Amino acid sequence: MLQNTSLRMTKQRQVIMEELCSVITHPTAEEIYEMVRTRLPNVSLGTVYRNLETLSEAGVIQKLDVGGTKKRFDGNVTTHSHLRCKQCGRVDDVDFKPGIDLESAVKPFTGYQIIKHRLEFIGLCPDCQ
Amino acid sequence: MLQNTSLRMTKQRQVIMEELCSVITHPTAEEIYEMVRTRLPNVSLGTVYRNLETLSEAGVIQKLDVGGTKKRFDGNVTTHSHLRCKQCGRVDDVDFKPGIDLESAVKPFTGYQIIKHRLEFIGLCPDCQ
DNA sequence: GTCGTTGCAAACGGTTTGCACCGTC
DNA sequence: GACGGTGCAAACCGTTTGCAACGAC
Repeated sequence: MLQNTSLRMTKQRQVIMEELCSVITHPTAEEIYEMVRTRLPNVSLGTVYRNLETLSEAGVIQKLDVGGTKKRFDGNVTTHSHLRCKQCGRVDDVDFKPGIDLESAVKPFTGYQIIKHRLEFIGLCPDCQ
Repeated sequence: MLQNTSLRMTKQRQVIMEELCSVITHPTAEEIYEMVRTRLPNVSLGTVYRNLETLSEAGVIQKLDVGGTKKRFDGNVTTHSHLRCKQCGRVDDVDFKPGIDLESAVKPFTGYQIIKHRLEFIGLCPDCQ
């Protein structure tokens, strides 16, 4: 997985990837740290942050940058929309594609060179309703 | 504008609103602070933050919560999409409506009660290309 | 053996908050 | 004159970074 990079496969890095890919939620760095700590009690938060950054640069995971103060991470690297709960902050995937290609559609309206888009729905999750 | 609330119209609050509504950009709190400071040199950053929070709760302005580390604010309270430059962080409005009602379209795919959505295009602005 | 990675702790940057005074209503 | 708002500074919280030791290749 990291063969073509200069990245080394350390125990910490492996566990971080395994834990992130084992959930369908979109954990924050702190949550990933807690998950990893159950298997590697001495891991440091700095290491988790460094690896999440490195792995997302390598394209192995995705840094979400959805709304809210904390960054969230996703083992699923395909582009997809998200649902964010206004109340509890939970973020879910939504298996929904708008019928149109938004990026092509917006092009005529802007001088920007479009790289990607983010579509996020804000609301109340089933638990918070 | 604030008649129906318990909010008082102080000099600081008025200048913050005026400055924010005088630009079409989406300034950060710090940028608004600089703008206000040209007219009220002794204003404090805390006051700017407190007012931006208060005014957005009152629905007079909009807290954008787009990607990136800093919050941005908008005197335009209508829902509209944004363009964000990956390079310099600049945020522009885009006068574009997808042909469909995204919020209605996504409903069947989720148990969430949808309140609003955010559509953001990330790319390179004309200056950074 | 090299050099990328780690744990630790301190620093950072944006934002929030406690306090005593101030000024709008 | 009551009470919401202000300026100031310290605290806060998520994240980043410098450093010396460690360990994958």
